[in-house]
Amino acid sequence: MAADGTTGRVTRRRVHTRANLLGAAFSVFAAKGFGHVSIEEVCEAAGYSRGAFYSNFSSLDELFFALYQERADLIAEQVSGALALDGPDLDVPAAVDRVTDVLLLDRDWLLVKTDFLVHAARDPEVAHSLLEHRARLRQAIAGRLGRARGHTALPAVLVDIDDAAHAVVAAYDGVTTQLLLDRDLEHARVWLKQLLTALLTDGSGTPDHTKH
Amino acid sequence: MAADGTTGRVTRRRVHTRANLLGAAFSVFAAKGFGHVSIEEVCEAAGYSRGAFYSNFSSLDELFFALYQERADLIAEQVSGALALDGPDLDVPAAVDRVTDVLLLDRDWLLVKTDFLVHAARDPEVAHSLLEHRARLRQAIAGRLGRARGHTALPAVLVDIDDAAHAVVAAYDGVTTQLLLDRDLEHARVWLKQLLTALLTDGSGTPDHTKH
DNA sequence: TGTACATCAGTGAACGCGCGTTCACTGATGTAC
DNA sequence: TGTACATCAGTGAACGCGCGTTCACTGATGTAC
Repeated sequence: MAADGTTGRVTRRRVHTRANLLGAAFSVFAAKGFGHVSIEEVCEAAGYSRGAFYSNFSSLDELFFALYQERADLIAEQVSGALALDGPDLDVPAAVDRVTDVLLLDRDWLLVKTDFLVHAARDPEVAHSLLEHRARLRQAIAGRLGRARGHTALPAVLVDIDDAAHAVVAAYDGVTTQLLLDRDLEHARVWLKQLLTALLTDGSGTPDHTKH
Repeated sequence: MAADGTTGRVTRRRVHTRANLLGAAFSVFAAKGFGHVSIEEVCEAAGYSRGAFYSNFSSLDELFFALYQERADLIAEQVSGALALDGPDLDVPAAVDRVTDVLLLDRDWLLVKTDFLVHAARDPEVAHSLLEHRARLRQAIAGRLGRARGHTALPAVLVDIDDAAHAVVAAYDGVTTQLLLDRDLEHARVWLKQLLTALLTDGSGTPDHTKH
């Protein structure tokens, strides 16, 4: 919205340029880390002059924030999609598999996401929006778990569904850290599935398909 | 070791300056993030001229690496200490409490550690040394768990002791992420204890002291 | 559809600052006797 | 212990580059008739 309350005209050219800048920035951030990237580099990667940057963003921070929001929304949708695939009842192992594949799809995203975490950790406003994104994810998970009661037995210390959803996110974060260091995507997938299974089942019911 | 094979003399003054620079750097890194800190700022915080910096380090990266090693060793010792306190047999809830308190002691350390992760994720050599530090931690944990067999029943999907140690570290990383965002240290402690309990017990034996 | 006009989006040169890096110098520290 | 000397550690000025930021300009885009 512009200052006069109208939706200030947005030309196609502008939309296109903005998308190009965001796309280029994603690659550059992933490759070098947000802290080591200059406006100049983003512009060069996108094929624009620096003036174009200032015509679309007022700072690198602002671009980074927009970039994160865009991609985080995408992921949130994909996770919701992966959770919605089952019928009325939840097949925990199958859902775990699908969600894991979505979450650990792209190392570049993990890099950028972690850069953003480090950034948010020092700015309460940014942290707030990141926390909201995480809350949305958790709600999607908790909602799905709720529809599966009776079919899955959560372990005694995680009977609360919100706690269980929290645990899923914590496991994701933990595995992300390991994956960023060892770059072993396949191992990370197996490992995340195993962790989620340990957290979401009571460790007695399900046949042990994760044994190796 | 100097080039001639001797342990080049290290004066007290030098040791002192180096320690001051590292200490000041820790504060500045924690406050602003590694990516937004200049050599100039570290020197100013430590009360030295830039020349002093170059006399002790060849780059900010090198200083950051030294800083991380120093602090990480400290933490590793503290964790080992916390694990060694029990008698010959392991009291899981008590050990979980002690380790949690050590790991979540200092937000500044979590910030710097996460900066270092982001840094290591883009440099295989740095990543390697970080992975080694994590492996040391895991071994300490696995060793302790090993001496408790029979007394604790691990859940079916985490019967392997190394897997269980991995899970402990992953839970720590996951809770760290959340804590960096919400700054709720007390909640993080409770939550990490709950997670570790869920991961290290079979969810049937222990009386539920984490209920709220 | 075509033309004339107004506004917009991106250009690229210019300015200047912050800071990385170097280096001749000097006071501090350690050694030899 | 004291003194003379050698080496070292940190100083601070100087240089220059990279890059953030601004701005007058121009070609592109959209609008009115």
